[in-house]
Amino acid sequence: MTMQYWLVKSEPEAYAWSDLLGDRKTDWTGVRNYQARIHLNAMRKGDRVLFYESVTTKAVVGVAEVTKTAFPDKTADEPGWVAVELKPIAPLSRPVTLTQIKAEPALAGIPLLRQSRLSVMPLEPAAFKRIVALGG
DNA sequence: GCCAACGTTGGC
DNA sequence: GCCAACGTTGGC
Repeated sequence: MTMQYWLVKSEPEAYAWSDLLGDRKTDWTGVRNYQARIHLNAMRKGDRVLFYESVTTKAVVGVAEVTKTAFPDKTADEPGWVAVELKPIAPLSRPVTLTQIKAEPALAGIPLLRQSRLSVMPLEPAAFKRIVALGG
């Protein structure tokens, strides 16, 4: 399968991009939403993942990579929830803010804008590349 | 199966 | 701090 593109959200107070840089890799645990879980299960090794910091930062701040496909989330009380492993590839030179994303006609349809509460979402290759370009 | 109540997320 | 959006829960 060709490479797929994703975006994950995190409140930086809970887990920031800087934490991922410090950890070198992390288990992306804590997802408790069925739609987000479908996306986690669809991730493949090598897929690219934009890291969006919500609430305080409100910007895409880095690019990560899927290093392990879905496995049981040890932090879950009930079976069925899954995590993946992510590692950082590179920060964006300039964070791409939510304001910038909203201002881009080519990005008008992305789930980040349409489904504000979804924490794991797919991105079309063009949308992913556009955001990375804005951050370069 | 419907829907009101409630809890959480996340932008402003 | 407020509130809109929206997912979940539980009574009927």
